[in-house]
Amino acid sequence: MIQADTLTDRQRAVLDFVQNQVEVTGMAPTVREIQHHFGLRSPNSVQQYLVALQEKGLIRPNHRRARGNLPIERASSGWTEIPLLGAIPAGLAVSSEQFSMPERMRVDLTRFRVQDPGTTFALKVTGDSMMGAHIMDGDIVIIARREPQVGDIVAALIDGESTLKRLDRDADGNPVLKAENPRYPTLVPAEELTIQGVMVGLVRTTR
Amino acid sequence: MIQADTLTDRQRAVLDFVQNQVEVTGMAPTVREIQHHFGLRSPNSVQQYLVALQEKGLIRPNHRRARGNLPIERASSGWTEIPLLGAIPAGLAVSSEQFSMPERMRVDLTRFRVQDPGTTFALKVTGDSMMGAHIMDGDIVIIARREPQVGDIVAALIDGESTLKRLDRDADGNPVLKAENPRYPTLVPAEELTIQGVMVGLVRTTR
DNA sequence: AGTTTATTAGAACAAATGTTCATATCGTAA
DNA sequence: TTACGATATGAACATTTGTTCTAATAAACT
Repeated sequence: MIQADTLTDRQRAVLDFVQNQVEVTGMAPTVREIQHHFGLRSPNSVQQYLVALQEKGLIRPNHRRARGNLPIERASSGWTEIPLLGAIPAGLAVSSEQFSMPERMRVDLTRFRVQDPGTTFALKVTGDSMMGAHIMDGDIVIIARREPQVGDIVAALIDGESTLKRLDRDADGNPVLKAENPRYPTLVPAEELTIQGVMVGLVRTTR
Repeated sequence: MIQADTLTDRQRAVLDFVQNQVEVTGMAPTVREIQHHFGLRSPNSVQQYLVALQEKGLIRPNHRRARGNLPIERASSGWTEIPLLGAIPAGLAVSSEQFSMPERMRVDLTRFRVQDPGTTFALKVTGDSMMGAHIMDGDIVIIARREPQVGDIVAALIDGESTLKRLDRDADGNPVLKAENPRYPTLVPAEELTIQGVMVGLVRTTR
């Protein structure tokens, strides 16, 4: 990916310091904080390391923002907070502003191969309609907004209520929603079928 | 811990925005960035929310530092890296040093109510012997070192090989290991029963 | 009625901060 | 030698940013 071997000792030292400060304080250091740490007498001495590290793609180019010298590694970290919903509100519109104040949970989205954290959310499963797919009551399902394929497990909006179903097609090729439990019927959407997202992962906590 | 219920809607909205910005950009927002996000026309409008949040211990008091309004929650984050094992090596001894160089995965251990990250590990499930407990092939199971109870799902060492089983007792009160799949036999340990840990959680990635 | 609290606004200041220009030293490569 | 890159200094500038003071409005509370 990035060959850090082309760094000079000094450049590496600066990068290490920046990374460490982010780790410890939660903030990237200012130019002058770096300056003082290395006992330099001009902020410009630091500036040159920063442009070098930026050119080598190790530090985020963040023009004129205070404490903007973040190591890129951090930028591409998979950690994200996503809303955790008991039940998806009708109408949806995952505008992130819409949700008044849902609980949030933290996940490593890279694990679930999700690229767009903004439209991803978690859904707490209630009921046993998906038991056949080994999804239990109380499980938390990670839902991503993407084009559903036949066979995907999807969060679908039916009669204003959101449920988890497997997307399938009937003999005529029309989309139907199958509950993975023989005690529940397969649903044929009467009018419209609103699919809110596709399941990409699951998190279970043993009680 | 912290009673966030004493927050006004507006204060909570500000806190949410700050937390979200930290999560997304890696930097806490400046006063004016918050100001513009909420469409306020004076930085002082924001300032009052910040002092309120600081007094309530929700934001780090960071006098006069640019982007110093970090949520305190960040300091005590529950993120941990634990080893992810394909199969637990015989003999075990979860000394964390023993494993040559296992893959690692990141989890929010607080979610699984684990207090000791050092002795916690993840185990990739192979086979369908626990299908009845809705644990599928490919699932990753979080295992904590704790005293197993009857009914717990445990990682057990049998004949030098590690498998996932449910701990149960037979008619005589002796511990037995039950596979949650009728096609697999219940195991009565001949000599000794080594239980490596108790399942506290599960993470599944949909392929 | 008076009082408090939450909210917003406007103006202004001082400090913090990123950036640029000119200059100098040292070691190495051409 | 000359040229160049890495390293360092000093001065200066333009924003950005945190902070403070004063003031106004609306809602809730006493």
